[in-house]
Amino acid sequence: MARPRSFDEDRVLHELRDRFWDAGYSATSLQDLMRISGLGKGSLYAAYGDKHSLFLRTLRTYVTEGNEGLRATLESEPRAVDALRKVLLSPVNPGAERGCFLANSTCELATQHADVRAEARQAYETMTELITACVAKAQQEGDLPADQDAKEFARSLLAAQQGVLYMGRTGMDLDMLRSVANDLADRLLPR
Amino acid sequence: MARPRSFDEDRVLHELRDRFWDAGYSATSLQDLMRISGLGKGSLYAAYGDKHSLFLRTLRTYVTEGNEGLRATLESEPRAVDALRKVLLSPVNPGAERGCFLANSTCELATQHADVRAEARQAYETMTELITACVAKAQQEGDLPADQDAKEFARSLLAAQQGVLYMGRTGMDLDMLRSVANDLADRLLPR
DNA sequence: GTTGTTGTTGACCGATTGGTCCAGAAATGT
DNA sequence: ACATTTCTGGACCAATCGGTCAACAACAAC
Repeated sequence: MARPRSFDEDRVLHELRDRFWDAGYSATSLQDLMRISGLGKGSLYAAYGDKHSLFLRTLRTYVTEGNEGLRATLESEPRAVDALRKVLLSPVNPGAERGCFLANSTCELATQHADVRAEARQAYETMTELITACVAKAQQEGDLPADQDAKEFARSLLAAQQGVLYMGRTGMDLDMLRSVANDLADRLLPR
Repeated sequence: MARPRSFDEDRVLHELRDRFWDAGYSATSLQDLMRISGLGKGSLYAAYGDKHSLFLRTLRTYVTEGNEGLRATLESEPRAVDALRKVLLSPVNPGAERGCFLANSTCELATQHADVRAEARQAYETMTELITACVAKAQQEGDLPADQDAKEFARSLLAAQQGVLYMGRTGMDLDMLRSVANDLADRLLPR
Protein backbone atom coordinates (compact mmCIF):
# COMPACT_ATOMS: atom_id res chain seq x y z
CA MET A 1 0.00 0.00 0.00
CA ALA A 2 1.13 3.46 -0.78
CA ARG A 3 3.05 5.59 1.68
CA PRO A 4 1.64 9.12 1.77
CA ARG A 5 3.94 12.08 1.30
CA SER A 6 5.13 13.55 4.54
CA PHE A 7 5.06 17.18 3.42
CA ASP A 8 2.46 19.62 2.14
CA GLU A 9 3.10 19.86 -1.60
CA ASP A 10 1.26 23.14 -2.04
CA ARG A 11 2.94 24.84 0.91
CA VAL A 12 6.36 23.72 -0.32
CA LEU A 13 5.48 24.91 -3.81
CA HIS A 14 4.78 28.39 -2.45
CA GLU A 15 8.03 28.49 -0.51
CA LEU A 16 9.99 27.44 -3.59
CA ARG A 17 8.09 29.97 -5.72
CA ASP A 18 9.22 32.70 -3.35
CA ARG A 19 12.83 31.68 -3.88
CA PHE A 20 12.48 31.68 -7.67
CA TRP A 21 10.75 35.06 -7.38
CA ASP A 22 13.53 36.69 -5.33
CA ALA A 23 16.60 35.13 -6.89
CA GLY A 24 15.42 34.35 -10.38
CA TYR A 25 15.29 30.93 -12.04
CA SER A 26 18.90 30.52 -13.11
CA ALA A 27 20.43 31.74 -9.85
CA THR A 28 18.32 29.32 -7.81
CA SER A 29 20.08 25.99 -7.26
CA LEU A 30 18.78 22.58 -6.22
CA GLN A 31 20.76 23.16 -3.06
CA ASP A 32 18.68 26.26 -2.37
CA LEU A 33 15.44 24.41 -3.08
CA MET A 34 16.45 21.53 -0.79
CA ARG A 35 17.38 23.87 2.03
CA ILE A 36 14.16 25.87 1.79
CA SER A 37 11.86 22.86 1.55
CA GLY A 38 13.80 20.64 3.93
CA LEU A 39 13.53 17.84 1.36
CA GLY A 40 16.14 15.70 -0.36
CA LYS A 41 16.67 15.63 -4.09
CA GLY A 42 14.84 12.39 -4.57
CA SER A 43 11.73 13.80 -2.94
CA LEU A 44 11.83 17.02 -4.94
CA TYR A 45 12.24 15.10 -8.18
CA ALA A 46 9.50 12.63 -7.28
CA ALA A 47 7.01 15.33 -6.36
CA TYR A 48 7.74 18.04 -8.93
CA GLY A 49 9.95 16.64 -11.68
CA ASP A 50 13.12 18.40 -12.74
CA LYS A 51 14.02 21.96 -11.87
CA HIS A 52 12.44 23.53 -14.92
CA SER A 53 9.18 21.59 -14.49
CA LEU A 54 9.05 22.71 -10.87
CA PHE A 55 9.64 26.29 -11.92
CA LEU A 56 6.87 26.20 -14.52
CA ARG A 57 4.56 24.78 -11.91
CA THR A 58 5.31 27.65 -9.53
CA LEU A 59 4.67 30.08 -12.37
CA ARG A 60 1.32 28.50 -13.25
CA THR A 61 0.28 28.50 -9.60
CA TYR A 62 1.19 32.16 -9.38
CA VAL A 63 -0.81 32.99 -12.51
CA THR A 64 -3.83 31.00 -11.35
CA GLU A 65 -3.85 32.73 -7.97
CA GLY A 66 -3.18 36.07 -9.57
CA ASN A 67 -6.16 35.70 -11.84
CA GLU A 68 -8.34 34.80 -8.89
CA GLY A 69 -7.16 38.00 -7.26
CA LEU A 70 -7.80 39.99 -10.42
CA ARG A 71 -11.33 38.57 -10.70
CA ALA A 72 -11.96 39.46 -7.08
CA THR A 73 -10.69 43.00 -7.64
CA LEU A 74 -12.77 43.45 -10.77
CA GLU A 75 -15.88 42.43 -8.85
CA SER A 76 -15.06 44.31 -5.67
CA GLU A 77 -16.81 47.58 -6.44
CA PRO A 78 -20.43 48.43 -7.18
CA ARG A 79 -19.28 50.41 -10.23
CA ALA A 80 -16.96 48.69 -12.70
CA VAL A 81 -14.94 51.83 -13.32
CA ASP A 82 -13.95 51.90 -9.66
CA ALA A 83 -12.75 48.32 -9.95
CA LEU A 84 -10.61 49.27 -12.95
CA ARG A 85 -9.08 52.05 -10.90
CA LYS A 86 -8.30 49.51 -8.20
CA VAL A 87 -6.50 47.34 -10.73
CA LEU A 88 -4.26 50.26 -11.68
CA LEU A 89 -3.55 50.95 -8.03
CA SER A 90 -2.89 47.28 -7.18
CA PRO A 91 0.90 47.50 -7.65
CA VAL A 92 1.03 50.01 -4.80
CA ASN A 93 1.62 47.71 -1.85
CA PRO A 94 4.38 46.93 0.63
CA GLY A 95 5.68 44.18 -1.63
CA ALA A 96 6.05 46.51 -4.63
CA GLU A 97 9.81 46.15 -4.78
CA ARG A 98 9.52 42.42 -5.54
CA GLY A 99 7.62 43.25 -8.67
CA CYS A 100 5.54 40.54 -10.32
CA PHE A 101 6.84 36.97 -10.42
CA LEU A 102 5.45 36.46 -13.91
CA ALA A 103 7.00 39.68 -15.18
CA ASN A 104 10.35 38.97 -13.54
CA SER A 105 10.42 35.49 -15.03
CA THR A 106 9.34 36.67 -18.46
CA CYS A 107 12.05 39.32 -18.53
CA GLU A 108 14.70 36.85 -17.40
CA LEU A 109 13.73 33.89 -19.54
CA ALA A 110 11.49 34.78 -22.47
CA THR A 111 14.24 34.79 -25.09
CA GLN A 112 15.65 31.39 -24.27
CA HIS A 113 12.55 29.54 -23.04
CA ALA A 114 9.57 29.38 -25.37
CA ASP A 115 7.48 27.69 -22.67
CA VAL A 116 7.88 30.67 -20.35
CA ARG A 117 6.98 33.02 -23.20
CA ALA A 118 3.89 30.91 -23.92
CA GLU A 119 2.86 31.02 -20.25
CA ALA A 120 3.18 34.79 -20.25
CA ARG A 121 1.29 35.22 -23.49
CA GLN A 122 -1.58 33.09 -22.29
CA ALA A 123 -1.67 34.76 -18.89
CA TYR A 124 -1.88 38.25 -20.36
CA GLU A 125 -4.56 37.18 -22.82
CA THR A 126 -6.61 35.92 -19.89
CA MET A 127 -6.06 39.14 -17.92
CA THR A 128 -6.99 41.14 -20.99
CA GLU A 129 -10.25 39.20 -21.30
CA LEU A 130 -11.07 39.78 -17.64
CA ILE A 131 -10.37 43.50 -17.88
CA THR A 132 -12.27 43.75 -21.17
CA ALA A 133 -15.40 42.36 -19.50
CA CYS A 134 -15.04 44.95 -16.78
CA VAL A 135 -14.55 47.76 -19.28
CA ALA A 136 -17.70 46.64 -21.10
CA LYS A 137 -19.57 46.72 -17.81
CA ALA A 138 -18.32 50.25 -17.11
CA GLN A 139 -19.51 51.23 -20.56
CA GLN A 140 -22.94 49.75 -19.82
CA GLU A 141 -23.02 51.69 -16.56
CA GLY A 142 -22.34 54.85 -18.50
CA ASP A 143 -18.97 55.54 -16.88
CA LEU A 144 -16.94 54.94 -20.03
CA PRO A 145 -17.72 55.97 -23.60
CA ALA A 146 -19.79 53.25 -25.24
CA ASP A 147 -18.17 53.72 -28.63
CA GLN A 148 -14.62 52.84 -27.73
CA ASP A 149 -13.13 49.40 -28.28
CA ALA A 150 -13.31 47.65 -24.91
CA LYS A 151 -10.51 45.21 -25.61
CA GLU A 152 -8.14 47.86 -26.92
CA PHE A 153 -8.75 49.96 -23.84
CA ALA A 154 -8.28 46.89 -21.63
CA ARG A 155 -4.87 46.32 -23.22
CA SER A 156 -3.92 49.93 -22.55
CA LEU A 157 -4.97 49.65 -18.92
CA LEU A 158 -3.01 46.43 -18.54
CA ALA A 159 0.06 48.02 -20.12
CA ALA A 160 -0.22 50.99 -17.79
CA GLN A 161 -0.61 48.72 -14.79
CA GLN A 162 2.42 46.67 -15.81
CA GLY A 163 4.38 49.90 -16.08
CA VAL A 164 3.47 50.82 -12.53
CA LEU A 165 4.40 47.31 -11.39
CA TYR A 166 7.79 47.69 -12.99
CA MET A 167 8.36 51.11 -11.46
CA GLY A 168 7.78 49.43 -8.12
CA ARG A 169 10.37 46.84 -9.01
CA THR A 170 12.95 49.52 -9.62
CA GLY A 171 12.61 50.60 -5.99
CA MET A 172 10.54 53.74 -6.47
CA ASP A 173 9.23 54.68 -3.05
CA LEU A 174 5.61 53.86 -2.28
CA ASP A 175 4.28 57.43 -2.05
CA MET A 176 5.76 58.27 -5.40
CA LEU A 177 4.50 55.02 -6.86
CA ARG A 178 1.02 55.79 -5.56
CA SER A 179 1.19 59.22 -7.17
CA VAL A 180 2.11 57.70 -10.51
CA ALA A 181 -0.66 55.11 -10.28
CA ASN A 182 -3.22 57.74 -9.26
CA ASP A 183 -2.10 60.07 -12.01
CA LEU A 184 -2.42 57.37 -14.65
CA ALA A 185 -5.78 56.35 -13.24
CA ASP A 186 -6.98 59.97 -13.37
CA ARG A 187 -5.87 60.30 -16.96
CA LEU A 188 -7.16 56.98 -18.24
CA LEU A 189 -10.39 56.70 -16.27
CA PRO A 190 -13.14 59.23 -15.54
CA ARG A 191 -13.47 60.44 -12.03
CA MET B 1 56.95 49.07 -23.67
CA ALA B 2 53.27 48.31 -23.40
CA ARG B 3 51.64 45.94 -25.81
CA PRO B 4 48.31 47.31 -27.05
CA ARG B 5 45.17 45.20 -26.86
CA SER B 6 44.46 43.30 -30.02
CA PHE B 7 40.70 43.62 -29.89
CA ASP B 8 38.17 46.44 -29.90
CA GLU B 9 37.00 46.71 -26.30
CA ASP B 10 33.82 48.60 -27.12
CA ARG B 11 32.78 46.26 -29.91
CA VAL B 12 33.37 43.25 -27.67
CA LEU B 13 31.45 44.96 -24.88
CA HIS B 14 28.44 45.31 -27.18
CA GLU B 15 28.62 41.69 -28.25
CA LEU B 16 28.76 40.54 -24.64
CA ARG B 17 25.94 42.89 -23.69
CA ASP B 18 23.78 41.21 -26.33
CA ARG B 19 24.43 37.85 -24.73
CA PHE B 20 23.55 39.11 -21.25
CA TRP B 21 20.44 40.72 -22.76
CA ASP B 22 19.20 37.53 -24.44
CA ALA B 23 20.15 34.93 -21.86
CA GLY B 24 20.16 36.93 -18.66
CA TYR B 25 23.07 37.45 -16.30
CA SER B 26 23.00 34.19 -14.34
CA ALA B 27 22.51 31.93 -17.33
CA THR B 28 25.46 33.47 -19.16
CA SER B 29 28.70 31.63 -18.43
CA LEU B 30 32.33 32.63 -18.89
CA GLN B 31 32.42 29.93 -21.54
CA ASP B 32 29.69 31.79 -23.43
CA LEU B 33 31.51 35.10 -23.09
CA MET B 34 34.79 33.58 -24.30
CA ARG B 35 33.13 31.97 -27.28
CA ILE B 36 31.34 35.15 -28.31
CA SER B 37 34.33 37.45 -27.90
CA GLY B 38 36.93 34.99 -29.16
CA LEU B 39 39.05 35.86 -26.12
CA GLY B 40 40.56 33.76 -23.37
CA LYS B 41 39.72 34.15 -19.71
CA GLY B 42 42.91 36.02 -18.95
CA SER B 43 42.04 38.63 -21.57
CA LEU B 44 38.46 39.05 -20.42
CA TYR B 45 39.53 39.43 -16.78
CA ALA B 46 42.28 41.86 -17.66
CA ALA B 47 40.04 44.07 -19.77
CA TYR B 48 36.77 43.97 -17.85
CA GLY B 49 37.33 42.50 -14.39
CA ASP B 50 35.18 39.69 -13.09
CA LYS B 51 31.87 38.60 -14.58
CA HIS B 52 29.74 40.89 -12.46
CA SER B 53 31.93 43.94 -13.16
CA LEU B 54 31.71 43.20 -16.86
CA PHE B 55 27.97 42.87 -16.60
CA LEU B 56 27.60 46.21 -14.79
CA ARG B 57 29.74 47.83 -17.45
CA THR B 58 27.48 46.50 -20.21
CA LEU B 59 24.50 47.83 -18.28
CA ARG B 60 26.02 51.29 -17.85
CA THR B 61 26.96 51.42 -21.52
CA TYR B 62 23.40 50.48 -22.41
CA VAL B 63 21.97 53.19 -20.14
CA THR B 64 24.37 55.85 -21.46
CA GLU B 65 23.51 55.03 -25.07
CA GLY B 66 19.83 54.78 -24.25
CA ASN B 67 19.86 58.23 -22.70
CA GLU B 68 21.56 59.63 -25.78
CA GLY B 69 18.78 58.08 -27.82
CA LEU B 70 16.15 59.49 -25.48
CA ARG B 71 17.68 62.99 -25.72
CA ALA B 72 17.72 62.69 -29.49
CA THR B 73 14.08 61.60 -29.54
CA LEU B 74 13.03 64.38 -27.17
CA GLU B 75 14.67 66.94 -29.47
CA SER B 76 13.56 65.35 -32.72
CA GLU B 77 10.31 67.26 -33.24
CA PRO B 78 9.55 70.95 -33.61
CA ARG B 79 6.83 70.60 -30.94
CA ALA B 80 7.74 68.94 -27.65
CA VAL B 81 4.42 67.15 -27.37
CA ASP B 82 5.17 65.28 -30.59
CA ALA B 83 8.49 64.19 -29.15
CA LEU B 84 6.73 62.84 -26.06
CA ARG B 85 4.44 60.85 -28.29
CA LYS B 86 7.49 59.44 -30.03
CA VAL B 87 8.88 58.29 -26.68
CA LEU B 88 5.67 56.37 -25.98
CA LEU B 89 5.84 54.79 -29.42
CA SER B 90 9.55 53.94 -29.16
CA PRO B 91 8.97 50.38 -27.86
CA VAL B 92 7.22 49.57 -31.13
CA ASN B 93 10.11 48.29 -33.19
CA PRO B 94 11.28 44.99 -34.69
CA GLY B 95 13.31 44.27 -31.56
CA ALA B 96 10.31 44.64 -29.25
CA GLU B 97 10.41 41.04 -28.13
CA ARG B 98 13.83 41.50 -26.56
CA GLY B 99 12.41 44.13 -24.27
CA CYS B 100 14.77 46.50 -22.56
CA PHE B 101 18.14 45.25 -21.28
CA LEU B 102 17.89 47.46 -18.21
CA ALA B 103 14.37 46.27 -17.43
CA ASN B 104 15.26 42.61 -18.01
CA SER B 105 18.26 42.90 -15.73
CA THR B 106 16.37 44.79 -13.05
CA CYS B 107 13.61 42.18 -12.99
CA GLU B 108 16.13 39.34 -12.83
CA LEU B 109 18.54 40.80 -10.32
CA ALA B 110 17.13 43.70 -8.33
CA THR B 111 16.33 41.67 -5.20
CA GLN B 112 19.73 40.08 -4.81
CA HIS B 113 22.00 42.78 -6.26
CA ALA B 114 21.81 46.25 -4.73
CA ASP B 115 24.21 47.60 -7.34
CA VAL B 116 21.85 46.66 -10.16
CA ARG B 117 18.95 48.23 -8.27
CA ALA B 118 21.02 51.40 -7.80
CA GLU B 119 21.85 51.52 -11.52
CA ALA B 120 18.17 51.21 -12.38
CA ARG B 121 17.11 53.84 -9.88
CA GLN B 122 19.65 56.33 -11.17
CA ALA B 123 18.83 55.56 -14.79
CA TYR B 124 15.11 56.15 -14.31
CA GLU B 125 15.73 59.36 -12.37
CA THR B 126 17.79 60.62 -15.31
CA MET B 127 15.11 59.60 -17.80
CA THR B 128 12.47 61.27 -15.64
CA GLU B 129 14.50 64.51 -15.66
CA LEU B 130 14.86 64.41 -19.43
CA ILE B 131 11.16 63.80 -19.95
CA THR B 132 10.24 66.46 -17.37
CA ALA B 133 12.18 69.06 -19.34
CA CYS B 134 10.32 68.06 -22.45
CA VAL B 135 6.96 68.22 -20.67
CA ALA B 136 7.81 71.71 -19.42
CA LYS B 137 8.64 72.72 -22.99
CA ALA B 138 5.31 71.34 -24.21
CA GLN B 139 3.61 73.38 -21.50
CA GLN B 140 5.44 76.50 -22.65
CA GLU B 141 4.34 75.75 -26.20
CA GLY B 142 0.76 75.63 -25.00
CA ASP B 143 0.26 71.95 -25.88
CA LEU B 144 -0.02 70.75 -22.29
CA PRO B 145 -1.82 72.38 -19.37
CA ALA B 146 0.57 74.77 -17.64
CA ASP B 147 -0.83 74.04 -14.21
CA GLN B 148 0.03 70.36 -13.99
CA ASP B 149 3.15 69.05 -12.26
CA ALA B 150 5.64 68.38 -15.05
CA LYS B 151 7.68 65.84 -13.15
CA GLU B 152 4.67 63.87 -11.99
CA PHE B 153 3.37 63.72 -15.54
CA ALA B 154 6.83 62.70 -16.76
CA ARG B 155 6.79 59.77 -14.31
CA SER B 156 3.40 58.69 -15.60
CA LEU B 157 4.59 58.83 -19.19
CA LEU B 158 7.68 56.83 -18.31
CA ALA B 159 5.57 54.24 -16.48
CA ALA B 160 3.26 53.94 -19.46
CA GLN B 161 6.19 53.59 -21.82
CA GLN B 162 7.75 50.91 -19.63
CA GLY B 163 4.44 49.09 -19.69
CA VAL B 164 4.43 49.09 -23.48
CA LEU B 165 8.05 47.91 -23.48
CA TYR B 166 7.10 45.01 -21.26
CA MET B 167 4.11 44.10 -23.41
CA GLY B 168 6.58 43.85 -26.27
CA ARG B 169 8.69 41.53 -24.19
CA THR B 170 5.77 39.17 -23.67
CA GLY B 171 5.63 38.62 -27.42
CA MET B 172 2.60 40.74 -28.22
CA ASP B 173 2.58 41.20 -31.98
CA LEU B 174 3.78 44.53 -33.36
CA ASP B 175 0.47 45.76 -34.77
CA MET B 176 -1.24 45.14 -31.47
CA LEU B 177 1.65 46.73 -29.60
CA ARG B 178 1.43 49.78 -31.84
CA SER B 179 -2.29 50.01 -31.12
CA VAL B 180 -1.66 49.92 -27.38
CA ALA B 181 1.09 52.55 -27.63
CA ASN B 182 -1.06 54.78 -29.84
CA ASP B 183 -4.05 54.38 -27.56
CA LEU B 184 -2.04 55.33 -24.50
CA ALA B 185 -0.50 58.25 -26.38
CA ASP B 186 -3.97 59.43 -27.43
CA ARG B 187 -5.21 59.26 -23.86
CA LEU B 188 -2.21 60.81 -22.16
CA LEU B 189 -1.28 63.47 -24.70
CA PRO B 190 -3.37 65.92 -26.63
CA ARG B 191 -3.75 65.40 -30.34
C1' DG C 1 4.58 -10.23 11.88
C1' DT C 2 4.90 -10.30 6.95
C1' DT C 3 4.52 -8.50 2.43
C1' DG C 4 4.09 -5.08 -1.09
C1' DT C 5 4.38 -0.48 -2.45
C1' DT C 6 5.83 4.11 -2.23
C1' DG C 7 8.69 7.84 -0.08
C1' DT C 8 13.06 9.48 1.33
C1' DT C 9 17.96 10.38 1.65
C1' DG C 10 22.22 11.25 -0.09
C1' DA C 11 26.19 9.00 -2.56
C1' DC C 12 27.53 9.22 -6.98
C1' DC C 13 28.05 10.96 -11.65
C1' DG C 14 29.84 13.75 -15.48
C1' DA C 15 29.83 18.34 -16.53
C1' DT C 16 30.33 23.05 -15.68
C1' DT C 17 31.15 26.99 -12.82
C1' DG C 18 33.93 31.60 -11.70
C1' DG C 19 38.31 32.85 -10.89
C1' DT C 20 43.74 32.62 -10.41
C1' DC C 21 48.08 32.34 -12.21
C1' DC C 22 51.99 31.52 -15.13
C1' DA C 23 54.57 30.61 -19.39
C1' DG C 24 55.04 32.25 -23.75
C1' DA C 25 54.08 35.81 -27.26
C1' DA C 26 53.92 40.34 -28.98
C1' DA C 27 54.67 45.22 -29.01
C1' DT C 28 57.79 48.90 -28.49
C1' DG C 29 61.85 51.70 -27.13
C1' DT C 30 66.73 51.74 -26.99
C1' DA D 1 69.33 42.45 -31.43
C1' DC D 2 68.00 43.04 -26.80
C1' DA D 3 65.33 44.43 -22.78
C1' DT D 4 61.12 45.68 -20.73
C1' DT D 5 56.38 45.69 -20.29
C1' DT D 6 51.91 44.14 -21.23
C1' DC D 7 48.77 40.85 -23.49
C1' DT D 8 47.16 36.35 -24.24
C1' DG D 9 45.64 31.57 -23.69
C1' DG D 10 44.52 27.96 -21.13
C1' DA D 11 45.97 24.72 -17.28
C1' DC D 12 44.59 24.40 -12.87
C1' DC D 13 41.67 24.88 -8.82
C1' DA D 14 37.93 24.05 -5.51
C1' DA D 15 33.29 24.25 -5.60
C1' DT D 16 28.91 23.62 -7.45
C1' DC D 17 25.78 22.22 -10.94
C1' DG D 18 21.39 19.21 -12.39
C1' DG D 19 20.10 14.76 -12.34
C1' DT D 20 20.14 9.39 -11.40
C1' DC D 21 19.72 5.56 -8.59
C1' DA D 22 19.98 2.19 -4.87
C1' DA D 23 19.44 1.17 -0.05
C1' DC D 24 16.63 1.86 3.65
C1' DA D 25 12.41 3.54 5.93
C1' DA D 26 7.63 4.09 6.43
C1' DC D 27 2.93 3.15 5.50
C1' DA D 28 -0.88 0.06 5.07
C1' DA D 29 -3.30 -4.26 4.00
C1' DC D 30 -3.54 -8.94 5.24
